[in-house]
Amino acid sequence: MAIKISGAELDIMNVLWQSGDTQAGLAASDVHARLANDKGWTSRTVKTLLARLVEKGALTTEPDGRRYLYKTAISETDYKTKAAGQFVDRIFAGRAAPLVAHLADSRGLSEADISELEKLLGELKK
Amino acid sequence: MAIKISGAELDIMNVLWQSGDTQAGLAASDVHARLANDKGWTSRTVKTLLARLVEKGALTTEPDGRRYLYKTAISETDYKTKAAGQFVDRIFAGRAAPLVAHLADSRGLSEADISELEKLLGELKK
DNA sequence: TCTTATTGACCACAACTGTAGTCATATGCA
DNA sequence: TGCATATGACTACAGTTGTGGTCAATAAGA
Repeated sequence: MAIKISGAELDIMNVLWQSGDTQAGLAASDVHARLANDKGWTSRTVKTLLARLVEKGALTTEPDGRRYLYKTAISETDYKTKAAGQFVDRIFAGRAAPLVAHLADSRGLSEADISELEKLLGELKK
Repeated sequence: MAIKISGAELDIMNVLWQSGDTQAGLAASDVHARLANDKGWTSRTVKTLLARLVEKGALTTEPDGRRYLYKTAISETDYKTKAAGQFVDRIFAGRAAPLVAHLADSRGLSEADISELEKLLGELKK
């Protein structure tokens, strides 16, 4: 039921989620261009990943002349919320605090993170 | 360099980490017994996973008569810290706060979690 | 002592992943 | 108008993962 998105596929999804303002969707070449720096993928690799995501139902396509425009079919928030839940269940037995403690330990939290967390806790306590 | 531990393998590691008090290590049958409820695995599945973990260097074995006793070779804290870091990098672009917000949103944090997080934040601010 | 259960070694196998190649078609520039 | 290029469809292929079977040796109980 929950769509499984693998690591490489998630990189693709992130590109599409982040360009959500582009209402029309992105072509495969656009996605490829935005990933060209970080990942060394060829355009074919990108296309394979796009095809797999369409097959899984994570993306939809819309013909645009000779090519497709890809748009996300699942919500970023939904997906990430579920992923976060599964992750803490798996690694930290469902407890959020140890997760944050580990993060704080290994990399330090930014000022912004800390104040954001404080605000969040304030709201949760209400 | 970092040892990759898959989902099912992690379940095995958790058993061994949690019984860390048992200095001698656990036999395959012990591990199987402790997972029998949650997972429906056969003993062979457990043994395959143990063998893979040994091969990867995540576990060490010690002969105990006709069988092996398995012990963890990597630290739970190290592993989980790295895993948490990779996870937030991948899903939340390295930011802890959105992660916690998502968790809070989807499942609610326990009282214990909240107060633990508060304490943690207090320390971080010093 | 003979049988049965346990254990490790080795093997199987399909689905998923990362990473791409080939091919035919469509298309835009020279 | 013809050729280089972009694009989608299909194919490939090895490594990982989940899940478990076979087999031979051995240990332990009847």
